[in-house]
Order: sequence, then C-alpha cells, then structure tokens
Amino acid sequence: MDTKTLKATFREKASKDYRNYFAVDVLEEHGFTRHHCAKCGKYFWSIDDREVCGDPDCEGGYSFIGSSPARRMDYIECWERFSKMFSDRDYAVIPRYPVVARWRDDTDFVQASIYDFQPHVVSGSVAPPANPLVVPQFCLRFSDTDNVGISGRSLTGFVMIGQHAFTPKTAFDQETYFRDIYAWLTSGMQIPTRDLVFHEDGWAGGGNFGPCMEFFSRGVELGNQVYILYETTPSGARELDLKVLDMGAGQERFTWFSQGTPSIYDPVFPTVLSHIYDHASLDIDFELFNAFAPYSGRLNVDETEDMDRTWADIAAAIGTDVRTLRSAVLPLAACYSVADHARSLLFALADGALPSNVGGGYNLRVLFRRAQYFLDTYKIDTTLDELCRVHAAYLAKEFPFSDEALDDVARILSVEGDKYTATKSKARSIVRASLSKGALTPEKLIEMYDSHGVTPELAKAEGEAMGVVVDVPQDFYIQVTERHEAQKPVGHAKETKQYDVPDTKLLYYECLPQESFEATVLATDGQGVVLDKTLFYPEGGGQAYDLGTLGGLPVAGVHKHGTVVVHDVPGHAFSPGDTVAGIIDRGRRGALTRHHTATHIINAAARAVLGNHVWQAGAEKTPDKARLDITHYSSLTDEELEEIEYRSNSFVLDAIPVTTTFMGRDEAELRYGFRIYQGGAVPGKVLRIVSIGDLDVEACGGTHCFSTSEVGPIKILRSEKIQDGIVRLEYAAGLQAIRSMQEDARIIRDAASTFRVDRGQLVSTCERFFSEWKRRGKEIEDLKREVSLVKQSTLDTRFEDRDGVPTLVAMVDGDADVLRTTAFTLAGTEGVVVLSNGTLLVVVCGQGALARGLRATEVIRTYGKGGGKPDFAQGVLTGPLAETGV
RNA sequence: GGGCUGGUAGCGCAGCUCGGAAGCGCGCCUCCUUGGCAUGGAGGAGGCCCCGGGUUCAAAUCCCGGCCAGUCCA
Repeated sequence: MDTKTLKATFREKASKDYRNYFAVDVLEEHGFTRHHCAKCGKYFWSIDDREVCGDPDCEGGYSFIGSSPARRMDYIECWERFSKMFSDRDYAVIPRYPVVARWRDDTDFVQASIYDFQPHVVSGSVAPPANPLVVPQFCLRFSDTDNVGISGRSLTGFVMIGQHAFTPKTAFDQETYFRDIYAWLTSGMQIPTRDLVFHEDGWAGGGNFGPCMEFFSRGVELGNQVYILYETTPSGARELDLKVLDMGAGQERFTWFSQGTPSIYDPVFPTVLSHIYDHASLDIDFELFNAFAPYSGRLNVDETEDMDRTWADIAAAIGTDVRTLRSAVLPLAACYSVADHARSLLFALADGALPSNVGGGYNLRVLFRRAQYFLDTYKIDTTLDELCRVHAAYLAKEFPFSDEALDDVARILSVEGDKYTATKSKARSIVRASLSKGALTPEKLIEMYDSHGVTPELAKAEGEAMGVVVDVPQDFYIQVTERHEAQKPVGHAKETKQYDVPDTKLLYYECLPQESFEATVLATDGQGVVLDKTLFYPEGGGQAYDLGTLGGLPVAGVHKHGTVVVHDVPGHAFSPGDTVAGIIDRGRRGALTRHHTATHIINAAARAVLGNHVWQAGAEKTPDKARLDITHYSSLTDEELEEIEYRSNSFVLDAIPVTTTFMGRDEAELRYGFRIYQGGAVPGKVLRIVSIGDLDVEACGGTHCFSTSEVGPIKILRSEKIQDGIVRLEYAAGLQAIRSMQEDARIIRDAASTFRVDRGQLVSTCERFFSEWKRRGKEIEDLKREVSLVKQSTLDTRFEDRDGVPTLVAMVDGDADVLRTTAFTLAGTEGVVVLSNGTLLVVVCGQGALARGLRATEVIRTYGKGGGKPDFAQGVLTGPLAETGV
C-alpha cells in the first residue's frame, strides 16, 4: 500500500472512530461541534455551523488580509511568546539543528523540524535531547522557488516551529499536547474560537502512520499536529512502542496571519526589505499590489497552466491592464525573492554548505543566481553579503551568527559571484556568436540554456542589443523539463548478508598494540569465517581491512556485515566450535593507523587554513597513502597546500594526545555539536568519539595513534578539484612519507646528473635547455626551407613538355615539408610537379595545368595512392617513379 | 547521481558537416611616424590543436576510451 492510500484509508478509519483518535474532549469543552465538509468531505470542528471546512480551496481564499483576528506579533516576538508559553508548560526549548543534515544520508537539507530526530530518535534507538520539547528549526525547500515573491506566501527558507514528544505508548498524552497548541492559538495568538477550524486527517510516511489534526483560521492553514502511533508490518498495522508527537507550524505563517498584511514577506523581513527599498529607486505602487494580493495565490507556476491568461484575468478583476499590473507586481516580487533567498543562503552557508553544480549545492547556486539577477535587473544597489548581515542582525536574538561565520559567508558569496559573472559573460558571447550565424530557433535556445546556462531573458536582451528579435517559446521551461524526462537514473541497493550469531567483539578497540589473539569459530560460510571476537579491522570508515593469518592460513579480506565481522580465509576447514589463533600484519595496521590519524590532522589543518566551511566529503586510507576530500570553493594554491602541510606537521610535533571514548549520541551531539559527523551519517546510539586535543573531534570507528607524534612526518602528495565545491588531498604519513620524499630527492638527483649540473642550478638549466631546444626546432625549419631552394635550382631545368604542360617528375630527398614547399614553388602558375622521396608523394598543379583539365587528385593515382584538392595532392608512392629530364 | 556542451598561440575564438599546407581578433616584441604619450603604419615572435588508442596513404577534423571545465535537471 502506498503512502497516499494508507493515509486515505486511515483517515476513513479514524473518522469512524474519531473519539478514539482525536482529543475530542478538549474541543467539546470549548464548544466545538463536528461537521462534514460539503466540498471535500473531510470532518472538521468549529464553533459555528459551517457548510465547508477551513481549507482555502473549500473556503475560497484568505479572509484575514487587512483584518486579522489575532493579536499582532512581529517575527521574533512570535518565537519569544511561543517558547515562553511552552517553557511554562514544561517543554524544553532547544536550539535549532544545522540546516545541512549531515546526520542523515537520505537528504542534503532539513525540510521539517522532525528531520532533527530522524532516524534514531524516532525509531527509539536514541534518547531525545529533551522530552517534550519545542525547537525553532530553520528548513529549506526548493520545490516552490519559482513562486517566491509572486504567490505571496512561498518561501525557500522558513522556520518550522516544532512541538515534539517521544514517549512510550502508555505515557503518550495526546490530549495535553492538543491542549497546549490550543492554548497557543487562543491565548498566545489570541485568535477567537469562532475563527478556528480543526480538521480530522490521517498522516503516513516512512512506514509509520497515525491521525493528525490540522488547524485553520480565515482560510489559511496555521499548522498541523501529527500523532505517529503505528507502523506497517507484513502482518498489518502494529502499535509503536515509542509514540511520537510531530507538530509543525511556520513562524512566518503565524506572524503573517497576526499582521494580516497582503503578503507574507513584509512582516517576516522588515529590516531587510526596508534596506532593499532604500537602495533601489523603485516606484512601487503598493496600492495596486495590495489589490492584487488576494489573487496572488492563483499565480502558481506549478499548478497554473496558462500564466498569461491568469495575469489577464487578475488584471480584469481589479480593473487594470496586464502591463500596469505586471510592472507593479514584478519589481516587488523581485525584492521579496531577494530577501528570501539571501536568508536561505545565510543559513545554508553559515552551516557549511557550498554552492556547486551537483547535488544539494546546485539548489544554493540557483538561489544565488536568481537573487543576483533580480538585484541586477531592478538596479537594487546592495549586495547579498550586505543583505545577509542585515538578516543576521535582525535574527540575532533567535539565531545568533558569529562574526567569523558571517565572514565565511561573505567569502563564499564573493567566489560564487565571480563564477556567476564569468558564466554570464560567456553566455553573452555564445548568444552573439550564434545570432551572427542566423536566427535562434527554439531548439537552439533550449540547447543553449541546457548546455551553457543561457537564460531566455539574456538571449532576448542580447538580441535586442543587436537589433534582432528573439522569439522565446511560451512553454520554454516545460520543453526543457520534457527534454530531461526521458532519462531516469538507475540505483542498486547494496546487499548485506544476515548472520544469526551474536555481535562480534571488537578487540582492536581495546587491545590496539596487540598483534595476536585466540577466538572461537561461530559460523562459516564458504570462505567466510565468523568468530566470537577479533583483532582484525574490517573495511570501514574509509580505512582498508587488516591482513594476517587465521589458524595459520592467510586472511584475504575482512568485512563488516551489520554487527558481525566476516573474515575471508580461502581454503579453510574450520567448523563452529573450533578455537583458532589469529595474527595480524602489524606493519600494514601501523601504516593504516598512522594514515587514519593523519587524516584527522589534515582535516583540522585544512579547516584552520581555509576556513570553517571545510568539511570532510569522503576519505580513503590505504597502507601506502591516504586521501581526504574536503568541501572548498576553489582549487588549492601551492601556498595553501604548503601551509596545510606545515600546520599538519606542527600538530605532529606538538605531540597532542589522541583519545577515544564511547558516548551516547545525544550526549556527543550536545557536547561537541554536529562537527562530529565529518564522515557522514553514523549508525547506532553509542558513538565512538575520537578527539585530538581540542583540535578535532569526530565520530569515527577507525584505529588511531595515541598521540599525534606517532604519526610521523606528513607529506602532501597532490591535490585536485574533483568537482565544484570539493577538493581532494592525497598524502602519506610516517615511513610512507619518507619514501615519497626520497623518491622526489632521487628524481632531482637523477635530473641534475643528466644535465651534469648541481641541483641548485637544475631549474635554470632546464629553462636554458628548453628554450635552446625550441630554437633549434626553428632553425631546422629554416634549413628545410633553404634545402628546398637548393633543390629548386637543380630541378627547374628538368621540366619537359607533356601536351603543352611543363611537367616535372623527380625523386627528392627531404620530408613532407620540403617536398611540399619545393613542389609549390617549382610548379609556379603553369606546370605540374610530381615529387617523391621514395615513400611520400606530392603532386601540384599550377593554374595553367588546371585550365587544361589536369587534376592533382587524378595525376597522383598514376604514381601511387593519395588524394587532396585539385591543385594539390599528397599520398604514398606505390611503384618506381619514372623521372623526367636527365 | 544523470543528461547536454566545450577543450586549437598569453587571452577571446574560427576551422571539425564534407579528413589533404594550423588561422582570426586582442595582447606581446622590433622598426617607422612624434619633443613625449595616445594613435596610426610596416614587420615579427608565439601551437604536444587536452591525453591515450583505433580507422586511413593522410586526423585538429571521423570512431572508442579517459581527463578537465562549464551548464541543466533530480
């Protein structure tokens, strides 16, 4: 059963037995009665008798604009009041989580407050940070980007106020949770009860489901309280051991509703918008915009089929023409978009995300370019950096941003701005080149957009500048989408074998320096051997597996299947119950261990040198070398690499202790923050925390040195940008670093001895040799030309007349260049010249010969194979050349 | 993660369909014009046509593989 059907089925069930599923007592206590919506068929609760529920579709739009029934609140005040009220009601108020969801591997950005607690808290494997709690969670959603500014309520970034509880099934107190949100609506926001409507609904997601209660006022949904009570199993629905309250409501919605302004943006971004208005010379017709506002919801890019038609309808409805309406709405919509996008970028970049051409970073690039386009188009004289700072100042009480974070944001924005400028000027020259060849077809326009980011607006503007009209198809973006629809990615899931044995005890954590152990065989599976405990490190966390012997036989590989370690021992004959002795290869383990600790050191050094936006984006440690991929916005300069290498080695010399401790996920996050998730999402409720003093703290399962001094020298081997926003560093530590240095030294020594100079003179000698080599190349060219001159003088007497055409057929020493030049000069304007050096063959026909119908391409075939143009052909000699003349 | 486009002189690009002498503009160097500069004129230097295979007498050009960059979409 899919999510949608599950939700609908459950809604039906819950509505039949609604007393069991909803906090009906609270509603009845306050005089609410149950009704059936004549339009959508849902059940809802209200004070008055109503025909339809409070959904905007059923009620026919918003009716709070200009006359809000609630107490007026400003944006920050909204959270202050909400958190105060819930704190008084025994909810813990916790700070927001980063909007970059590094603790999850299924999403780039947090899209709802419950994301903070998925999957481990919701599944019950990890304790929540507090219970119950409220959190102001900044979220990003990009699906509605095109509607921002236009629809009056769309945002890419918003704060979802979350009210959450995670309790055993017996302690789940749905009535109290509902009472609390009810109190917020009626006494916090002071919405009269007559203006409130509650919907009964069902919710389903991620294999779980339950009832939910949505609350509306004056045609707008204010929030939704979901009660996650059940899970789907093969044998049907099962009550969850841990029941979860998931209430989410937009801080922006609350504020907007309380002020009843035409659109959501002015109450949410007061300081930023006034900054924008101050720096733009826009003559905004607010009156016309206000008249437009109630209809704005109809301009939804995703749902509206004919946008032009809709614009015309709205213009007619408010008694104006489309041009006037658009010129009133679009500049203001641009201001709103800029404000929204700047804030989304502020949070995302401050939390360490980078704009990129792949992955979630692309969404950020789109936001940046869309915002910058509006700033340019409407000549708003400010920068995104400045706007981020104004946002940060306004948000400080609810979301403090450090000066360092703002400086990081500024740097990233500046690099991104350079990339945008470069792309735009490139796009312009592509349009110009294309236009000079002819008109732009719709196909060409789409191709230019797809391949080069040339927007139709830019093509149009560039065309105008050249005096050419560029026709952009009405359904341009739809055609772009269709072009991409045919392609679908194919994913394949990794298979994990299940072993029905107890977890393998991991000796390598407790007995690091040890190299041998004894263990009991629990199970075998072909080459695979499962023991009760092991010293062998299985492949994981980017670290290669250990090698060694088990019962005297070589171990070929070690892998982790869930909580069980499987050793590949080809040709073994062990049976369950056998006791076997294991010995690991200390040399290999030592190198891997040094490389793993070196990786954490390099990571810390890169962060120190490049900035706080640096995160690990992947890593691999082998015995010979290691590599670390970090997030960074440009390639590294040689100076930066030297600095990272230098710092890394100074951390080694500082002999900083490396400590590992196991602690609960909740405690680790609380103490160290989300920096611990460098390697990505880590499963389990207990994390192994590896700290290098206060330099670096990560959740990590690898083997590590006890002190940075054991790592030995660290040498960076190379670095490359593997994709936009990600740089790869390769390095070696310990003896492997020494080997690499020796190799470099040998290359220099060998090169110096080849040139027979001292190594100090090597570079200047190379330069001298290189320029000398090029000079000689030129000299050879000149000599060839001279040689061909000499040939001419001996050959030009040997022409013979063939049917009135002076013809020369001769063998000549020299390469293709000599042959060609000689032939051309000798042929002059009249004759035919056939030259060969024994292998190569060239034929030149002068004007006179051409006039008599001779063709070089035909002449050459009497002597060999080849072809070319009428006046010149080349190829190879296939037989002997019968020379003319002497 | 997938698609598309590009890689030719220091920089910006043409040539690639249809294989046959590696080009244009800017910049650079020398000389002339000038009291000096700007400008103008004449001449010149500067290329592993991204890399590796293949096809062919012949590849910047066609085919396959890779690398790098850009871009669009999830």
